[in-house]
Amino acid sequence: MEIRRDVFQAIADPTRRAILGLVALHAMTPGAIAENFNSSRQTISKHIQILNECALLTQTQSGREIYYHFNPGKMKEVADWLEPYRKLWDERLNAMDDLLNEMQAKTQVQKNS
Amino acid sequence: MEIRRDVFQAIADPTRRAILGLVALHAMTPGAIAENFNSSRQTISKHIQILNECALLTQTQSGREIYYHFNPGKMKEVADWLEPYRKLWDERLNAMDDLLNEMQAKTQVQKNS
DNA sequence: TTATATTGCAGCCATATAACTGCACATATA
DNA sequence: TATATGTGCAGTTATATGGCTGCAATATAA
Repeated sequence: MEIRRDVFQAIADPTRRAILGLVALHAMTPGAIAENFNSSRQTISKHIQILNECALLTQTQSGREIYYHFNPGKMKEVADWLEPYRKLWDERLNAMDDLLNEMQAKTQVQKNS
Repeated sequence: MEIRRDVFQAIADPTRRAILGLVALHAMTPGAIAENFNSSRQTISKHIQILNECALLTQTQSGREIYYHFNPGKMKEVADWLEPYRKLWDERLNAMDDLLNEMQAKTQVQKNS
C-alpha cells in the first residue's frame, strides 16, 4: 500500500461525499460544516483537509474564519473517467446500437439470400 | 470505521479501476485478468471478488473457468451521484447561467433607473 | 488413474484509515 | 488586557486494506 490522495480515494468516504454536497451549495467554514454531522469537529476538519489536498475544495480566509469552496473542475475528473463507460448503460445509445445491429442483420440476410 | 462494500469504495483502488477497464471490453477469466498486472494472481482475485460483491462484475461459469462480466448498471450509480454537480462545470450550462444573470442584471438596471 | 490447470479461501503482515482527545495559535469580543 | 471563538495539528487507538503464501477443490488433459 502507498499513500494515495486522489479524487477517487477522496469520494470513497460517505462523510466526505456529504461534505461535498453541502459545500457545493455555498462556501462554508469548518465549524458550520461540522454542525451537520455527529462526528467531532476535528474529525470533520480532517475530512475537509483530505478534500482540500486533492483539490476538490479550495479555501479563502476571512479573519479567523476559513471558507471552503467546492471545485467543480476536479470533480469533472471523475466524470471524464466515467465517460467511456456511459455508452454501456445509456438507453438512448443502446437503442442506437440495436438499430445498427438490426441494419447489419438485414444486410447479412441479403448477403445470405 | 465499518465495513463498506459500495461502488465508491470499489473504484477507489487504481488496480480495480484497471480491472474494470479490461473487463468492460470483454468478459475475462481471473487468470487472464491477472496476467495484466504485476501482483499475484490471488491478490488480483481478491480485487475481482470485491468488484463482484458490489455487483460491478457478474460471473458465468464454463467448466472450471469463470468469466467475469462488466455490469454497466452499477457503474451508472456513480454517474447518477455525479449528475447534480455536472452543471457546476459544464461550460454550455455555465454559458446559459451567464446569459440568465445578464438578463437579470439588465432588469435590475431598469428597476434602478 | 495420474498429473496439470483454474480458481477460491484462509491466514499472515505492514500500513492506511477514521475516529477520538488534548493542545497551540490566531483573531474577535468584553 | 483578559476571555471567548475558530481553526489546525499532534498523538493515540481500533479496524480496514492490500499485499503475500499455502492449500484445498474441481475440471481438464495425459
